[in-house]
Amino acid sequence: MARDTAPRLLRQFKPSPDIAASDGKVGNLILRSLPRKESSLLFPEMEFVRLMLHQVLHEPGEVIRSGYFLNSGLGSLLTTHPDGKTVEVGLTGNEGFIGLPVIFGFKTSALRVVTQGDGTAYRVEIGTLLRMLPRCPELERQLQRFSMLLGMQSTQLAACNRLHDVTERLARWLLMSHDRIGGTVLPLTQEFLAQMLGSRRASVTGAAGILQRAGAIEYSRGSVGIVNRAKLEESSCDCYVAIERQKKRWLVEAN
Amino acid sequence: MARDTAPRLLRQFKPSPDIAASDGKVGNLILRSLPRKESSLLFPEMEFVRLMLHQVLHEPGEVIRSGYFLNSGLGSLLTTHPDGKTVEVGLTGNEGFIGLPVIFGFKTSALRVVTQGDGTAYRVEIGTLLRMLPRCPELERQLQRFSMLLGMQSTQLAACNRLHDVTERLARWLLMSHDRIGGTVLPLTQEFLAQMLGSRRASVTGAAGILQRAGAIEYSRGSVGIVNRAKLEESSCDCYVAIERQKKRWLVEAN
DNA sequence: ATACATTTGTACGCCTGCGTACATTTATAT
DNA sequence: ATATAAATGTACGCAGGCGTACAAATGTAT
Repeated sequence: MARDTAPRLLRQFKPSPDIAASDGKVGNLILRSLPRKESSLLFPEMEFVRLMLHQVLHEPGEVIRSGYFLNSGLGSLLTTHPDGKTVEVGLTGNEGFIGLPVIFGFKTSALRVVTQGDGTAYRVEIGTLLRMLPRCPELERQLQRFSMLLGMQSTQLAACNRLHDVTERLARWLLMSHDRIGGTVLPLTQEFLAQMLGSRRASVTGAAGILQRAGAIEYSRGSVGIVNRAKLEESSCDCYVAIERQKKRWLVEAN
Repeated sequence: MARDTAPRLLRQFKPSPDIAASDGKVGNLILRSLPRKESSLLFPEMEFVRLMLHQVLHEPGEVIRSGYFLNSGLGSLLTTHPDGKTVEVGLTGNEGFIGLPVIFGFKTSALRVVTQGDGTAYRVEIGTLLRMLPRCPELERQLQRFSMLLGMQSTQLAACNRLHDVTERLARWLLMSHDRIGGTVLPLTQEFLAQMLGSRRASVTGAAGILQRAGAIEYSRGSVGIVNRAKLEESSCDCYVAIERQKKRWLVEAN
């Protein structure tokens, strides 16, 4: 099976605290939106951590010990299958939180969560978070709203997986990632993309070739450069804009 | 396009109240689990309604005016596309609630919600529900938990749509529906199923033929009989059990 | 009873993506 | 510098599903 070599990509690391790194800049949008009352309660309890490429934050079936507010980089939510196949069913960057099930009283993760691109996050132990929540109503509301947004996203991805071909989905994926990762060069192997898209690595090669010939991206061993976002949007299915549109609409409604 | 005739199936009806019908039996599991305190607040504000086949409860982009606690029958959550294609991205029966976005402060639906099979529900106006929620903490918790379960379901469907063929998905769909509809005969046309599965009607014909020859179902003009559930489970992909397993696990954890 | 609409069966050519395999290129370690 | 590992390009046959079309069967209305 083509996926036999794949799992090596997804190594398990322990995020390590970085004492000197918390240089005052909070990238996470949920944290930034909190009233001073709540953030002053919260921040002393959190740990600033550096996340590396392909770190596994949560594993399906395992107890969720920490939650993560991403400042930069992104996290992919994946379903896993016995034969090693994976499919990305959700994606979040600094707009969200990783560890949602605990907010609703559940203890284990249903999905694998993998980081993509180096980044930083505020990590919080679940016990601590649950103790804080009753005193942080705005945080709770934000987390709940985000869970709905993420749910909407995955319904759109469900449809996307059904209706659109590899090239369209690859373009959509690159757009979503580009939005969440600073810079125009994304560190990506085709094997990794295949795991995100739930396709063969060889199919990704083909799709990447099409996007490259269209002048949208530039591919070279382990990194993708976005050279023309407009063309990338042309090559993508509507799912990208559908998600963005709905997100905006709801965020307006909620105020 | 093959779907040109399809929308006729999804007629818009207004659910009509049925005064004499509320014969004391509450089928909805969320409502049944509520403490007397909350249900006595809630029930006077709700209306018992009869739902007919293929009623459209919510339409994407439209303001959600009423929420529904299903007692029987089921509701399908569908993404819609400009060309008329639809894909089911969620499914709920008497275990859930229809109208989740409003719980989190959003006003419009992102999805089309269609009933399948005759059934009944308790309908509540959104304004009323939102006024009740602060006084019904258990209801709020239940609704939030259900939204997470539904989210998990749609992530599984996202993967399912990517990895499994029509026959497996049809079998999965029938199992999920069978769980939620009383009786072994489901009123279904192949055209309707095609809209659920996001496939051609002709593909459904083929898949239904396979399941029929396997002795799992019996198909005849507009209705499917489940004649052998075990065989149906054999023909289905793991997604059915994956969803059920995770649901059970989480429900245990949450107590 | 007859006409009409709906539902189902079936067929055709086509294209995408799968599983698999192997060669080639590029980076990394010794 | 050389060996090893990782990443990419490419090829092959094959299966599933698509779009489309039309005929047959089965309800429903007049």
